[in-house]
Amino acid sequence: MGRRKMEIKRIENKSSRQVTFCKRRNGLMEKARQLSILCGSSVAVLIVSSTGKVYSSSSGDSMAKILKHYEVRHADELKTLDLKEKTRNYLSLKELLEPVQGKLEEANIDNISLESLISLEEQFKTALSLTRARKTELMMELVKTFQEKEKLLREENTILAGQLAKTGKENEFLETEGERAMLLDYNSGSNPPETLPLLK
Amino acid sequence: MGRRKMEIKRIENKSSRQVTFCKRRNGLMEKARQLSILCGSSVAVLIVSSTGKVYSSSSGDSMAKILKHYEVRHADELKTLDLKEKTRNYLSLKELLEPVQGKLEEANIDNISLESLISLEEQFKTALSLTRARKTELMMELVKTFQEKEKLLREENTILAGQLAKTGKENEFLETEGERAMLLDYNSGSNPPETLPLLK
DNA sequence: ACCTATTAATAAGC
DNA sequence: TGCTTATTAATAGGT
Repeated sequence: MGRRKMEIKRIENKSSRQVTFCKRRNGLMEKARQLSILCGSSVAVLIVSSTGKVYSSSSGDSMAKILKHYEVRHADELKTLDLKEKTRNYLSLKELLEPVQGKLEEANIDNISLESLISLEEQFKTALSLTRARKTELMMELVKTFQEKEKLLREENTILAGQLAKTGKENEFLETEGERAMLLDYNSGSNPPETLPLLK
Repeated sequence: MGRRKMEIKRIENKSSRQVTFCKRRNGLMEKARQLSILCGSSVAVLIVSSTGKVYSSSSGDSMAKILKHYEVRHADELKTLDLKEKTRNYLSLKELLEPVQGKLEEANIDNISLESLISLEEQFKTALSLTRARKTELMMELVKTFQEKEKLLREENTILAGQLAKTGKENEFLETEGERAMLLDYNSGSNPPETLPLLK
């Protein structure tokens, strides 16, 4: 849809690649917005340019909400990996313990100076403090993730239950009144279903 | 770019909304792929349909990597921890700190014996240790609870979705075949469908 | 799912 | 970066 047909492969010319990036990036986000409005859905677009700059847009719901939705859906596949990765990204236990072992051996020599021992104590205290802080941080993250997951799952649950209840009512009513066409039309306009507080 | 010009506003007709959703969803993802290839960037698209189904695509890098990029860029916005409630449920901080304050004041008197200070240190160490142990214990409990909740919610969710799908099929069938009465009896009884009361 | 009239996106040029 | 326009690409409505 330009002056000539373009193959879909990397644009080698830097400046025209930059121009195309800008145009298509805007185009993509606009398309996302339209999809969201037309179909009542939520759309998030995340773009990382080749230079590392991050562009994002979200429509329908907030970015955070959409991301959480995704994470919940892929919890089994991704979140586990993510957590593992997080652990892995830091030092391995062995790497962490090596210097400690060294220190301990050194310290085991009886005739070590008092000064050194005081310093050693401080170092250990610092290490312990850091470790504890990181532990707490990770646990808090975990708890927060779970809280958000739970919220989303409950929301989805409520929506499903509401739809189910509505469908049931519809059938019943149709049977008695025989005015199916009318109500089906009314119902198909997707006003948010009344929620049934199935779970509290 | 269709048979007629379309306003960008919610499509009220359910089935054409569904068709448009499907077409434009695919279109959006294809555009994302093209942008990624043409310009050497990474693009992630996340779509949550109005019924809660999640569609996603990523090009260039993996979804996890792109999400991480975004999260790093927005670390500030996404960080809001709330552990305050948990503290509130137990003893107030004031109540907890009073004896500590007492001890400290006592300790502040300069001419306190070395023996007492050593004992005091031990007491604080014990208290600290107990506090930490309890903290960890509570957090682990919390995580476990959440894991169980999540499992139950997922199960119920799956069941609801299944029922909804089933009901949808039945309706379609009824509509086409005009054999409503027979099946409606099965369907319309106000007793809730075979939901399992997984959560109370 | 496929078809095609029609609109929308955009490549090139400035 | 922004505007213009020839041209291609996406898609709405119909089958």
